[in-house]
Amino acid sequence: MPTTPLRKDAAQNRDQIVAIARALVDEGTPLQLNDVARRAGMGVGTVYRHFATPEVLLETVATPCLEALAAHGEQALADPDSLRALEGFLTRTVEAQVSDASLAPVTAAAENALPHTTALKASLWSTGTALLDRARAAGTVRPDLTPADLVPLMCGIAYAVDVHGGAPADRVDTARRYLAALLGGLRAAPTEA
Amino acid sequence: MPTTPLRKDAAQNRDQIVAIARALVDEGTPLQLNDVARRAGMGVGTVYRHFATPEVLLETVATPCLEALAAHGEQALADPDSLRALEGFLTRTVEAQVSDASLAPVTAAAENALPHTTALKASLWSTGTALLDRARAAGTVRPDLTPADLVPLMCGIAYAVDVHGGAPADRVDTARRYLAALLGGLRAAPTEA
Amino acid sequence: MPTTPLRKDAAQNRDQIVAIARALVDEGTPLQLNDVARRAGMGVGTVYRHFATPEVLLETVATPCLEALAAHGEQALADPDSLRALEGFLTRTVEAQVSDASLAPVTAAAENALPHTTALKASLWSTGTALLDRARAAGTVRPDLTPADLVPLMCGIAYAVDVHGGAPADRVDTARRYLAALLGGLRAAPTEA
Amino acid sequence: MPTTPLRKDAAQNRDQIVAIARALVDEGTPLQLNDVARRAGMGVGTVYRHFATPEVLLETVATPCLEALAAHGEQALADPDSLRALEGFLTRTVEAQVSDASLAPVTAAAENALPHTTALKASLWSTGTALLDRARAAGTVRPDLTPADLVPLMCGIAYAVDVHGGAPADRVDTARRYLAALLGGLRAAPTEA
DNA sequence: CATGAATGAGCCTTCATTCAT
DNA sequence: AATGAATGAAGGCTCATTCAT
Repeated sequence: MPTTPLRKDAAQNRDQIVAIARALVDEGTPLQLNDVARRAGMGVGTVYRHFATPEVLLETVATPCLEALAAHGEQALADPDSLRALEGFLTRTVEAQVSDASLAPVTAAAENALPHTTALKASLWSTGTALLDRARAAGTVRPDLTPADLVPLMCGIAYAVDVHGGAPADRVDTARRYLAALLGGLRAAPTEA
Repeated sequence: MPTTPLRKDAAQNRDQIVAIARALVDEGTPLQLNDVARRAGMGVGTVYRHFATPEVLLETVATPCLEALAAHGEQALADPDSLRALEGFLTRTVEAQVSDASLAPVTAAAENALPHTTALKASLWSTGTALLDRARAAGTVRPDLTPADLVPLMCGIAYAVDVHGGAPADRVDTARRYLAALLGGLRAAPTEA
Repeated sequence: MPTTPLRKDAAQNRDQIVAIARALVDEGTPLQLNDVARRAGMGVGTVYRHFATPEVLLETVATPCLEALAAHGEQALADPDSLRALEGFLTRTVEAQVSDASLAPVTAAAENALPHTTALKASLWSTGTALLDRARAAGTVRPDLTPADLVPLMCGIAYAVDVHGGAPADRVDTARRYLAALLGGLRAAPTEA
Repeated sequence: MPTTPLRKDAAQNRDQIVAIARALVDEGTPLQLNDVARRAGMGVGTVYRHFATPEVLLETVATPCLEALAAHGEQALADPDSLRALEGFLTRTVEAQVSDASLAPVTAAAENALPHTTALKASLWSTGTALLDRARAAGTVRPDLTPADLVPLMCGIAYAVDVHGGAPADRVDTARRYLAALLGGLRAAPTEA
């Protein structure tokens, strides 16, 4: 740990800020540090001290979910069925994106505010790459997709779910349907017989 | 013609406003009426007179492209090959979306500022519905996709292309690749044997 | 008539403008020449040609009522009962003020836009002065009121009615009550016995 | 004290804003927050922080005077002479109105921006009602006036003084004269004999 | 004469960020 | 460390008036 551990009260403040930010993200309110401070009953300065920009705060909010995805990715690599592993990974990814509003902007952003976010995204990227390469080697996925396409396509599906609209409760279903379409193709299998 | 044709000078102003707005859209700058006025060397009031809100201006900018899409859709309905017709329509749609930044927000918006936009979107919707229904009836597309999914999926692909980034010149190629993936499925055709 | 009579169509326009302005005044909408023009289906320039400022238009709207008041004032001077004459005049005045929204601003204004308005107000002023002087000479009104107080007091009553609020239908009644209070005094006659 | 006391510097700013607003009111300039900020040499945001709307600022400016009136009203209720009490209260009220330009708009407004203003106006209202009721019970005021007429009549007198015009120094005298006319009646007391 | 497009000053308001306390 | 007041650029919009057509 290169940084001095926070004083207990500072840590409490930090946690509360993140909790408030999480709540704001969940209700779709844009993250404004002034707003966070007011709801947290703190001065703006305190919030700025902990989170220099809204992006830092947002990435902090997104971190646990990104970590969980990364961890799952690691496990997926152990699955001997390469296609199932890839699909499972992608499924988890889109489910997370449509369930947690903090993910989409963080995932889609070209630049990250936190090194940790960079590391997590790199981990996800390399996991995806490995899963895709394995599946391609097994001949189970089309060859014209590259690792650089995985993130965009997952973000695209999440965005499609947003455009589709509808009840929040249906978002995961819609996302699964869209991913299934992408995986299986819109075209019906010509002659399953 | 229910509306009086504009005076020549007014029409010139109007055209110039639209041209500037088009340029702003192309360079990714958000449309702000004050900004448009400044760049056009006009008073704000002039811009407001012609376009009461940024949405009206944006939809005006998008209109020609939407009209072209709608026109093409009409023709696609005449194609006897229902799958080819649908795919051609979708291809045109995503190509347009990634080539013209005015389309994505207009397409994704739930509310329209111009009745004409509403009509065009309705036309595109019904064309898409007809094409999809025909293809489904022919058994050439998977049955779990509904007309309400077409717009979201096309928007999703366009968004995926944005996330992918890269040179503007490659956007159409990427879009085609993503659409191909969606149409054919990420999974390799199983009957390669 | 020093001015050339208007061409017939111009006169029609003028009349229509005044009619619209009257309607706007009656519904409490502030007189905006642009607004008048739009409602009249004319160009703004036309309205400006006829009425250079909102004040000119407003005074034009108020003119008939002012003329009627002035005419009544002339007759009141013929009444041998000086107190009754004065009270009748004041009554008519406040009734007019609370019934016609164009009067209050014109009456209260220090400057007039139209010479005709100036003349009418002068006429009312001199009538009021004459009536007041007669009544004072008869000892029927308190001596500390001057002619310069009549207009302010009538405007004050009209304003009091505005502040009182309530249904438009009650405005005249309220005005009469307030004038009665002013005329008779808030204090009860000490010993009517 | 439910609210945290302001920091010293903030309190100074606040006071300066109020002082400037007071000066603007006194010179008849409409209160515009940007204008206040410019004159105060502060950022607009500072003014908005302290006074969210011009109404809030205006009511703040008017508050001391309203409080003084309310306090006086309390004392007037103790006067055993019901008529003298009422007249004293009304006299103070109109004197205040014509001396302080912030009062008229606040008094006449149907809605208040500050709860404190609401409370003060309610206090004045109930004091006025009590004084009027007492005087009516004593038979010393005409019975057709209701408590709801007091505010309008006082506002009307203040407005009459405005219409009368003249030197600011004469405003209080004019107001007293008008109130005297209202109290005593324009008509000369008949039984002077 | 009529038209109505153009003007642009002017007002309102928000918000990300800094810094004195 | 915490506070929260201050900042002021930035954007939005309206409307009275002018003047080219």
